[in-house]
Amino acid sequence: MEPSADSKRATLAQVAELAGVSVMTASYTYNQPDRVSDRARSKVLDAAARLGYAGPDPSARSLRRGSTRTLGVVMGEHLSYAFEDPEAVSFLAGIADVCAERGYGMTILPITGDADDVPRITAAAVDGFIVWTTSDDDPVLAAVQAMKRPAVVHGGPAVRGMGLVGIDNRAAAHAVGAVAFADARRPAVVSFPLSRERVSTIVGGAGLADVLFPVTRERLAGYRQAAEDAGIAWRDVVVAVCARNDAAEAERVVATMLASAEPPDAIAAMSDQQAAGAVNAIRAAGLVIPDDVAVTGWDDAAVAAELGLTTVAQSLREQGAACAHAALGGNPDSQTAPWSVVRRTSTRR
Amino acid sequence: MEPSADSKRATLAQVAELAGVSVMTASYTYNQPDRVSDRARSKVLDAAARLGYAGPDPSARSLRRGSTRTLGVVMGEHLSYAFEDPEAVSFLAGIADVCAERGYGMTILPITGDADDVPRITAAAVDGFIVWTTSDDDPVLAAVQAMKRPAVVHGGPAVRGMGLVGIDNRAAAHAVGAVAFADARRPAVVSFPLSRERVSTIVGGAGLADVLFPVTRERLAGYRQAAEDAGIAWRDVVVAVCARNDAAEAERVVATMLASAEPPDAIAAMSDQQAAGAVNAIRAAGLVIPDDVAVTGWDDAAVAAELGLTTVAQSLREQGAACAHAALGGNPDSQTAPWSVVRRTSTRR
DNA sequence: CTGTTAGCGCTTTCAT
DNA sequence: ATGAAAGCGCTAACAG
Repeated sequence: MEPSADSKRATLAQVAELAGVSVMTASYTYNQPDRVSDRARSKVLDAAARLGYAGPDPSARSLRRGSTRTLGVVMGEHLSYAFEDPEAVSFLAGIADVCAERGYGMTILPITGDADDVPRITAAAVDGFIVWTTSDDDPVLAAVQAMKRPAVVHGGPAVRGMGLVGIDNRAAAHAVGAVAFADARRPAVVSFPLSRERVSTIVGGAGLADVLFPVTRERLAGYRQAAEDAGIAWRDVVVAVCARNDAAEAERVVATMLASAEPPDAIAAMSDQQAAGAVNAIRAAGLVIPDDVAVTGWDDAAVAAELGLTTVAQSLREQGAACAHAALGGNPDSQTAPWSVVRRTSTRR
Repeated sequence: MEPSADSKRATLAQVAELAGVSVMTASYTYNQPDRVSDRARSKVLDAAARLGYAGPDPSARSLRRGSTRTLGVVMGEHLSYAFEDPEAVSFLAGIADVCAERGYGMTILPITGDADDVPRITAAAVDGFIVWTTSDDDPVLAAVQAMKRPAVVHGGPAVRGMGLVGIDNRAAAHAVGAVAFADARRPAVVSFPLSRERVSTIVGGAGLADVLFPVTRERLAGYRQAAEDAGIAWRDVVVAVCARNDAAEAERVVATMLASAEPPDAIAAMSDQQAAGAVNAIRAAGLVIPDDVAVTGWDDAAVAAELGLTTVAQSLREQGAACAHAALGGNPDSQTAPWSVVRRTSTRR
């Protein structure tokens, strides 16, 4: 076996010695090649090849430079679940675009909801943090804040010293709710969970106690306004809180609502996945969209176009990119992203 | 403003000094709390709180310990594209499961296809690497190998000194191809790209020159066997190579094939997304599945069940987890994962 | 239970 | 163009 196949990593000092130059010349060869003579450079690269030296040790370099060239992304309770959420996935893609362009790595920080989340944040070797939408009381926020690095929250909550990127959820919900609830007498809402406990329930609007996820809270407030604009009291609006953001649970819960004594004739959901589940349940019940029941989604995902869903369009990908820029320390660190209501055939207007 | 709001990070030495103890006592407080008296510990934590000290610096710790507690995931050419591929996403979720469980971070390494990919690998502060399926000639493989850390490739190619996790693609393709091509006279294949150039073409099986992606190569070999078992020469099998793994491109290419003089009567695809595109094209052409054209997919994604697609089931999630274990240095580092053919209504048998 | 010493591998600073 | 010295912040190893 040649020396290059040696299974231990060599150090810069060893390379320098074998090349017959000082450590600094070896270092310059990697960091400022122009500053080194051709002869010296090739001697160094030669020695490196012989020793199987792959370049300066990343940890040592980070320590010395005070920067890791890596961004940390904190992904709410269940990381594996985050990857199943198409919204979250395009958000990640937006971050990835910026990281790739700037030569940065991107560390995903798995948050489990357990006590060991905080140490994991604390132990993350990153230059900045991006926190995916979470609840007001998430201990992870304080942990990130304590790291004293550039940090942004997507969606919410707003935290002192951290940026905030997202849309005006209340305004968007009000707008799409107005379309969803047009000519409706019994509007209903299919909601994301209210707190990190993620319990499913069906309640009247008045029964909603503390909504700890700011995004959910704002959207509910917008839907409430829309309902009241349509002359319906919030306490008369049925809100179905789903533990997960998927079509299956939404389909079940909507089927239940449709089988009740006072079935809804308009349903505003919080994602296109949920809306798709609602569509399935409505069709299964032999009802017609939008005549019997109007439906709206959120995000304008592929499924929304396929099903003709009226929905709220926003670019999670661009918001991801904005977060990355903020976490890199550039840019004004907070920004409100654009949104629009896309009208299709699932609503009466 | 209190001192805790000070925007610069304090050091362990400063904490120790303020607490009136040695640096090591402070260090133990974070790393081996049991070894420290209650009094000393609380003095340290007190001082830390006052200085806004969030815990030992991750880079310094990594350097000293020689370990970063982070796994690197190398995601082929387009990272943003990787997140759009549901297969890749469940694979990531599997890695995430293991990382969360073991308290590890997970660094996604954005590979762009440019020359700066190698330096980015080289600069990654990780304890082990997981490489998502790539081509035989990908320079990233040598870069990872040079890092001399535990490494696994998912899918392929096999690399000396690195583990390999995946299914027997040839056998699986042979098996599902047998079902797809049953009673067919003009079988066709919808394929992934052949090389990292990702060019789209339609050729006879004999026209396939160098297939550089081992997974694609193996699947083509399996389909070939299946065709030949059915008495059809490989050169008579039309292979449509798609640049991207999505329904849209597959739909276009299948529409083209169906409009040709000798339209296929059986189509074996390489993903359920592609198969879904094929289904759309077939229906749009007014043909019946499986009577006029049989179709098979791959992966048993949600869409496969929805469309009644015969497909190959495998758990990318479990394979992701297996890769993570291997990259953590545990386990035998190579393993062949299970698969099965799921028969539904898109095929004649 | 606490402290001292040494040094992880590298790059910044300041010569030459 | 090259080099010597210093030290980034921390913890393993070894006393006391």
